[in-house]
Amino acid sequence: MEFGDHKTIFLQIRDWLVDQILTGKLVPGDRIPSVRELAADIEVNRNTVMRSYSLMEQEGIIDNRRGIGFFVSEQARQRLATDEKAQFIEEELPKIIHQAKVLRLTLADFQPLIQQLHENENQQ
Amino acid sequence: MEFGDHKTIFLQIRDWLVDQILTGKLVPGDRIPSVRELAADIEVNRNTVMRSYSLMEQEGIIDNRRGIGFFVSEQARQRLATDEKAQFIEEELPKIIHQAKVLRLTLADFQPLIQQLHENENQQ
DNA sequence: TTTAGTGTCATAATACACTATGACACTATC
DNA sequence: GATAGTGTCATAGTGTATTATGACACTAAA
Repeated sequence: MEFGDHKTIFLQIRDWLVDQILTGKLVPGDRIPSVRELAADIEVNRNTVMRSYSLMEQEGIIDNRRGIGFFVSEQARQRLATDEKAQFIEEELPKIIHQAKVLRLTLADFQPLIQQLHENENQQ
Repeated sequence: MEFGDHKTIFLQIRDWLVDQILTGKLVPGDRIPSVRELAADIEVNRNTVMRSYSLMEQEGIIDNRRGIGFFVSEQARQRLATDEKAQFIEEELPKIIHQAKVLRLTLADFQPLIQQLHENENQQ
């Protein structure tokens, strides 16, 4: 896992885990790395990981069992699939459209994306 | 001008001015607001605006004339049109494609963007 | 019951973005 | 020359993300 300097670390950790859930690498019921373990792995402080987990627990995508650890919640994937998509379309897409306009981007520039969209359609 | 909490203020100021240049609201030779004036306008500290201007000067998109102010450089628009586009395609687009994949987004979801791209083509 | 592994909380220290403010050199204009 | 407007630099203070570290309650397993 790599960190960018544009976004705060604890949010990047959250995004990284959300990604694992959305791609199915983590499924409901799976245990995620302990606070200390992940902190050591990615060379970050315990408290920073704890902050990510607290946020995700509050979002209802992971559950905590006292003395044991954190687990992907049952509703996690469906909840994320809905919320993250809505957020993307409402907040990210408008920015992308604006960028496409001012930078005069073409269909050719977006060819890789369009191809991905076609693949998505075929996989339904 | 509004500030988001996701990005640092001095970079948002830079983005806002870059946008004005790319859309032609500011053209080469135009004087941009003085450090003090813009700071007062958007209710931000002088030093923060100064930091944005210093960055943009270093990027070669604005020039300084001692005791007078900052002006949009001659190469600004062309330089931005090239660099910002390259940066978008190399850094932003891959993230968008990845999001489209994990969120299983469809062509319908991206319809507004595709329409914008068609408008761009027709305007060439 | 002991041990090791969990989350959790509290404290202090560091780094950095941002603010507040004053001072100075430069330029144009009256 | 005086004045007002430029950028520029320096200093100090605030807020917050992150680090470092210790301590405690809980749980599972030896």
